[in-house]
Amino acid sequence: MATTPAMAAASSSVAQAAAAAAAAAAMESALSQQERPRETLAGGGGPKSRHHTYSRKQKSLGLLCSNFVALYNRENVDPIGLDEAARSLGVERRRIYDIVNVLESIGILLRKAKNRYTWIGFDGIPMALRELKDRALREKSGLAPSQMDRQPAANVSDDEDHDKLGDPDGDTDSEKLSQTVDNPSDKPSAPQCRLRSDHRKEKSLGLLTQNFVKLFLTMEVDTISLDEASKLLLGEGHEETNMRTKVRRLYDIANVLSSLNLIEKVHQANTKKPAFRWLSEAGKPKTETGATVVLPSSAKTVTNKRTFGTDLTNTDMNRSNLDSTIQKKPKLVPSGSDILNSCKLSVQSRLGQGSRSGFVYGPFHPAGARKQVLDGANKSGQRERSENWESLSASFRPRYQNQGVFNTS
DNA sequence: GATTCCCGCCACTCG
DNA sequence: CGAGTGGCGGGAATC
Repeated sequence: MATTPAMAAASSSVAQAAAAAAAAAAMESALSQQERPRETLAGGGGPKSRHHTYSRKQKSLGLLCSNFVALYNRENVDPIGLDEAARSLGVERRRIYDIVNVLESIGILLRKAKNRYTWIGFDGIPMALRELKDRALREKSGLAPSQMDRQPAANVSDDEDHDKLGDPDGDTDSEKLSQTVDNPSDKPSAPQCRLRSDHRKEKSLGLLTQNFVKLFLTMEVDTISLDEASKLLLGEGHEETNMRTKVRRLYDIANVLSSLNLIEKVHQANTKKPAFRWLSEAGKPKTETGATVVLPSSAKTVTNKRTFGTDLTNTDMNRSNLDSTIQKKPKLVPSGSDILNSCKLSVQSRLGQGSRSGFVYGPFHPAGARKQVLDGANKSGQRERSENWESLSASFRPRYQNQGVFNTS
């Protein structure tokens, strides 16, 4: 009961809350594990009013992401073990995969080996984004077909639906990689870069994240609803089920990107539909660093209603029962290479390899791209944001002003 | 009633 | 073949 339910939300001390959360998470790591088996769900006794303990928000991916960042975003944290992370954050391993996958797709993390990730930090974002945009533009103009613009009613897109078992001799991936499976054409020695495992990869959260981001980077509109996004990414005609699934994933992604302040939920002026808007870039997590994002406390404006990094850790209590047995021993085996890696490597190397992770970009608004004074009013020049990182990575110096998130004692 | 999205089963992959 | 990964979609919490 140490964790008070929401409430912290919307508070001005978003920063500390998150920090505390992370700290708490780390501390009660063990606790959370056993705390779980609580009679969470409707047990049977009474109506359905026992939810005074279970809160969906406390377990959101966004929050988890915030905590994850708070936990690792510091000087040098080196290898991040999934088990360790899961334990520290008090969640199941499965959830860590979700976080890690999207973080990796935007350059914050780098997968080293099985169970092993390296923290790159927020300064890995600009580059990752630039690369993404390049690729996006490249495939948009000529070369890569990118069926993003035409939709032959049939299904030429992402999902291959039925060919699950019909696989002709195991070499099915010809042109089905509609969405371009990450692959920066610049690979001197790399024969065939895709394996049959591409199927899976095609639908991976990571790839989806990148494609989702590409949408923002290339498109002229600045807000996209998940619904539209899913259509664009999928190609028009579709089984409704496919769409639904896609959208579910997009929600997941949007939540973590939101927690990183890369995007923000808004409500489209005309249609009241909720949508997401790209914020400059390299946002900083909503965690500590009160210096940067100074939300006018109450000011919530019409934009997002959810705020991450506010509540405490997402630990314990499931809504159902079942406890996960998280206690496998990692093997730590050096893994082979993989296309994705090579890409990341380039990013990394370009970063100067070191990539001091302690940086936190300010709410920078290089060209007045974004001012976060009054959310409601701002919305002015964000049209040329597309070129931001360019200059940003070149001239913009990330101001380091992160006074020890919260120090682990 | 609609939207958001957590949970965890279980198919794939990889070592 | 077992362990690590992670797609996927049911269905509950929220809006």
